Amino acid sequence: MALYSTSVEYGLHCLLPLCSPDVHASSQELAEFQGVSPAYLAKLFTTLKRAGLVEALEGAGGGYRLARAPADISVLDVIEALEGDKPLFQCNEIRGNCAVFGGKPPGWASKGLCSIHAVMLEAEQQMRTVLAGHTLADLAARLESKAPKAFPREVTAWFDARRTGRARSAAATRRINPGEK
Amino acid sequence: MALYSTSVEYGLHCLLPLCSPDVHASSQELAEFQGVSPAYLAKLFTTLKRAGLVEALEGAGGGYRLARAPADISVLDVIEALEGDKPLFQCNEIRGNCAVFGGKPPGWASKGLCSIHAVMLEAEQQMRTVLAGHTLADLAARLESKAPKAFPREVTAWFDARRTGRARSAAATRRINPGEK
DNA sequence: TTTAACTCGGAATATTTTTATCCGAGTTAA
DNA sequence: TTAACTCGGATAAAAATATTCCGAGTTAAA
Repeated sequence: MALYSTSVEYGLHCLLPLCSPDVHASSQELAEFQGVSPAYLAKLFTTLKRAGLVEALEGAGGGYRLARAPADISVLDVIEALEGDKPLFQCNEIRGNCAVFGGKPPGWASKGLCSIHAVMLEAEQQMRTVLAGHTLADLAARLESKAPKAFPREVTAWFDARRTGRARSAAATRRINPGEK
Repeated sequence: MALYSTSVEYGLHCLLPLCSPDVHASSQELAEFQGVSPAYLAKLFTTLKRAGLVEALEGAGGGYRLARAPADISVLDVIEALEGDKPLFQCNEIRGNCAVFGGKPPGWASKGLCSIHAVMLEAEQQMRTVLAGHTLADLAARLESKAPKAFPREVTAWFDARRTGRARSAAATRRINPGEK
């Protein structure tokens, strides 16, 4: 459907709320905030942690926070963490298979870069330059400049309510129906 | 494994021999020449034909030839024909899901382009510019400049031998073992 | 101090996409 | 007229992706 899978979209969107200083949130909270599958996002954050982009705080009230400053995490970093540094094109050295060589390609045939591969590498380089040139801080700033002044406060309020709301309803459940799983 | 599948690699390599003027070859021949799966390549050429890049000559001794001059077929044309004009990134407008909107995103949230999408489009544009800037004629010329002077003749000879060889062995088979399929 | 819920983490599953294969319909050259 | 060779689409295996689920450990609260 697209060259980059939805993991990238989910990951980038859900990293944005973590760009405010001293913010941490669980993958569950982030998924609800952005309206994506919580179980899937949990898996993605596992990957992001392994790649060193986020740090995990365990236990109740824990969650994830950025491992580096938002200005030090590029869009390309996130993509490579989630998709695994895929090249645009993989060259299988087909040029050496040419039937006129009879299984033993001469030196000139495998010398240097395959012409097709070279074009692809050039295109990939251009693409990566753009992706490496934008950081999470840029994205967060652009979002904030679009939104009304009150928006950041509303976001903070949502996360706060989400946490206390859970605690409250959990307590209620416990009171009413102690054995329920 | 890579963003562009092997179809692109197969397709580009197998279109190169068709760049010489007045050349046509069957998908079977091209596959043998480049050492790739014949049945799969046949399917790819069906796609290339539907996209208008090649023309088919049916019947015995038929095959494919380029529908346009090699200088008028860009690498991007081939990619889009085989991969179907996939965007680098598909935006599912996740920004509108944000929980603080409660299902009804305000105007500012969906106005203009999603910031993440914008970065991706910029990267894609750079990539496409490079891919659109190289044509089959360029690739063929670069290959020819690398190869010894005799190479084009050897290629022609291989295709000729391949055809007469087939006819000969088919005739021999017919003489020796008439009922064999 | 005890409890209980909440967190991450990885294993297991379902679905889609890619890759590869096969055989039939039609055409051409002999 | 024949017979082989061509394309073309329908079919099948393999891989990658998207999604879900449950267990181990930690933390905050009771």
